[in-house]
Amino acid sequence: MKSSYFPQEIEKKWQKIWEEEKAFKTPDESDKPKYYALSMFPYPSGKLHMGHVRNYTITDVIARFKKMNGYNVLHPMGWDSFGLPAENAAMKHGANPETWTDENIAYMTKQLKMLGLSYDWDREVTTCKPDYYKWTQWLFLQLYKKGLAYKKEAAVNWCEECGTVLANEQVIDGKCWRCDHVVEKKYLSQWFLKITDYAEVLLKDLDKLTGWGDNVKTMQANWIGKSEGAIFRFPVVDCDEVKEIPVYTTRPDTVHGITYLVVAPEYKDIEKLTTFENKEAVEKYRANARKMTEIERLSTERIKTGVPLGTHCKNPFTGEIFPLWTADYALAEYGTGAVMAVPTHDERDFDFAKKYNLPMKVVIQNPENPSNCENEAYVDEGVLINSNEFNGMKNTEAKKAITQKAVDGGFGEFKTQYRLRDWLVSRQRYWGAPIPVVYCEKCGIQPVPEEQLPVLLPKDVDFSVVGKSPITTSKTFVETTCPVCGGKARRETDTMDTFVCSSWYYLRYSDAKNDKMPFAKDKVNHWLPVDQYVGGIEHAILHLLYSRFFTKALKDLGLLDFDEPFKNLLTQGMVLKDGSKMSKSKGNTVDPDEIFENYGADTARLFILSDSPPSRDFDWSDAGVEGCYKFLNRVWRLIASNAENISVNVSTPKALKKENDDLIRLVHIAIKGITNDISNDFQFNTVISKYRELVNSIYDWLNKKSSLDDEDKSVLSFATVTLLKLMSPVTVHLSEEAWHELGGEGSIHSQKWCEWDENLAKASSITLVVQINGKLKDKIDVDESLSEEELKQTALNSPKIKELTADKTIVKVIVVPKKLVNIVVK
RNA sequence: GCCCUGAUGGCGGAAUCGGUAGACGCGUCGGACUUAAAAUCCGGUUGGAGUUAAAUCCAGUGCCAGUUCAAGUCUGGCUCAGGGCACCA
Repeated sequence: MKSSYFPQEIEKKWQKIWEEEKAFKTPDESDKPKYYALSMFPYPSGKLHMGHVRNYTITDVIARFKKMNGYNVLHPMGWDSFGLPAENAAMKHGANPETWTDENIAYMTKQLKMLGLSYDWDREVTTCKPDYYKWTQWLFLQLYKKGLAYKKEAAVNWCEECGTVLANEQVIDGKCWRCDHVVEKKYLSQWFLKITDYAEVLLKDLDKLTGWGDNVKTMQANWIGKSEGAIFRFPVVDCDEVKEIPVYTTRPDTVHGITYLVVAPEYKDIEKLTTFENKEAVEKYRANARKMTEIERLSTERIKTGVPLGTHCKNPFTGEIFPLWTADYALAEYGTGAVMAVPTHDERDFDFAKKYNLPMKVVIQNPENPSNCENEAYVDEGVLINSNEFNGMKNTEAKKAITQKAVDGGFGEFKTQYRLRDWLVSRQRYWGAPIPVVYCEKCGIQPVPEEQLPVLLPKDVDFSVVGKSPITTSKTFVETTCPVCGGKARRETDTMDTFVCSSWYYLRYSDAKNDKMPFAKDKVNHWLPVDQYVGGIEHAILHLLYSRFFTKALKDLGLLDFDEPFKNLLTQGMVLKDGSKMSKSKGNTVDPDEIFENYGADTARLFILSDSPPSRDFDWSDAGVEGCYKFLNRVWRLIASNAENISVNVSTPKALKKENDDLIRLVHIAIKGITNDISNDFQFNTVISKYRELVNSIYDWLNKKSSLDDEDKSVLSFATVTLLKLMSPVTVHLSEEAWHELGGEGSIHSQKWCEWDENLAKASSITLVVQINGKLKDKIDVDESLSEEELKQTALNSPKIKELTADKTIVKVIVVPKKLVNIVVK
């Protein structure tokens, strides 16, 4: 065995062997229980960054640990490879998005292999390849047939410069991320997925996700935004065309305090509700609201504006007549697009009423300070006044009673409302999965027949066009025939949001090569749900919510039998440098290639796990990397300089000598501690500190020996070989190389995980802690077999304790067996 | 404004049930080896008082109260930081 540690050499050697032997191939059939470990797959942006390294190392260690513990582990990898950067790169360099993407995948694959990750590469999925997006399109068609995919006119983020819709993530401070042009609202006919049908079950099933952090679950719950309230219908008194206006409210108890009613500028009946005299002002206001950019909307936040429509409504509860206004603080997309305004008990209505001098009427009284609501709205609980038969009722009770009156009177009902909106999946972009639909002049919207899938991305496109999607420049793509009548038809040129592709990739890994179906039902049911999912918190809502929706929808389609995709979720923290997020603009990035080259992958793996628990942010430091590299050198020297005295037989030896017994105990303590730390929330930082403790203990033990007899050699073998096995999920190459140098058979990664003996996993004697009034005063080494009474006497007889308690009265003595004695004195 | 998460030495962090606060590492200081350096090895390192050195004592886990024989850990009230949502009626 070489006396020095040359990571670059041994890492290359083992990576080659593992690849040739397909060492990490996962069979579908096995008599072992299954375990599915998954990292969120990357976008092939060009190079791995440290966030990837952290993510994949965490999952890899979990996968290897589970494998050594007797599981048949599925640990796959793939590419979320559709998306804007490829298309932008193509436009900029005149290249093709496909070429750009393929090159990036090739480079990043090489990097992943250099990290020594245990992927089953035979299951690799790439979302931009036809053998994958064929099934994305197929799934879209199934959703369409079920009524879960539909087309409607909607307000979207529009960049005039690029001539295309942008995703919300692509709007930065109200501007287009690419050309810096101001983004505006535009009304376009777009494809949506009906995620709102699943709002209730998506919310309710969060309770089932006991393996998810509360932070993620709360974010999803807030996003879904369930609220309980009522719909009231207000008759319009002076408009022939519109009979009534429905309003959603969570405060039915304040209904007697309405003094006006607001509709959104985009409200569907607004033109009909506007009188001739008010037409000009309303039109002007609406045009202005339409033109308003994100920036202006943000900057005018809370300064409310509006104009009256000139028409009026009647309050069915009071008979009062009040005016109708339009104001942009009413949102067209939420509730009914109309709001009943109660200035006295709603802050927004209060601001608006103050500004336009609208009347106010108090209907809820603050029990402690009967407020007249002159300076602010009273929004807390109280007792109803000015509310006819409901006077004196507590407002919490009145909510139900008042809604019930509306139900009985036929002008309202109970209503549960969600904030969640349907998912807009259309993109006016080339580099995405084409939406498999055609438009026929006679037959209208027609889905592409399944046997014609995939709808391939065309090659004859001009990427230099400005103001429209490059895909529209392909004649061969756009012009087609109707699958029903055979007549002339136009193909849908919108492609799907990449989040659609990533909403089902984890299912495809169970049956990645299937060319008849997206996945076979028995395989997907066998492997799923994912036992451990690992990824960044930035996906807390989007990807994780969409995937949950897909799983539930696909279950309802009969394609699978489970209703949640990810049993346990670990959201890893960010990788920081000098306290701030690594970014190119700050110039504080660390290139993984340089780390591999200078220190090797094992050092990188060890370091990225060492300093912080996985869920917390991790501050990268060059000194820390250096420290880990030194530690691996120290481990290497320990093995190499004693190799002739070490054999790979790892059963616990019999020790006659005290110091040998002590070392054996320390090894068992390490096995127990490390196993528990991994099992309990993957606390790899403490796992690594335990590696170091064990190495320190072995060196201490060696330093006291001038020569080694047979017993010593077997104890040393046990300690060092156990160390290698415990380290093998993390330092994958070093452990494998040392294992083989010591004469180990097969791969160390196929060995059984170490077991500990509970009787040996503790010190041979215990330290009794003696406190006086809860403060530490003495420590005494005692035999663990002592009874409580004996412990008490030992403590009281300690010379030090005797001295300290000499002039005091002992009130009470508390004995915690095998641990401590607390003497309470006065 | 609302919601979530967090706060422990110079730094990252450790501390199953309430039971020795600061494991392990980084940094730093001192020593050994060396002509010298690197590498390596050994030792100190929460603050303060004390001593030639020690012993020893006091304070200490963001702040203020409380429960308890005993609180980093439990309860109530704050402060600050990070993240998310934000006119959702």
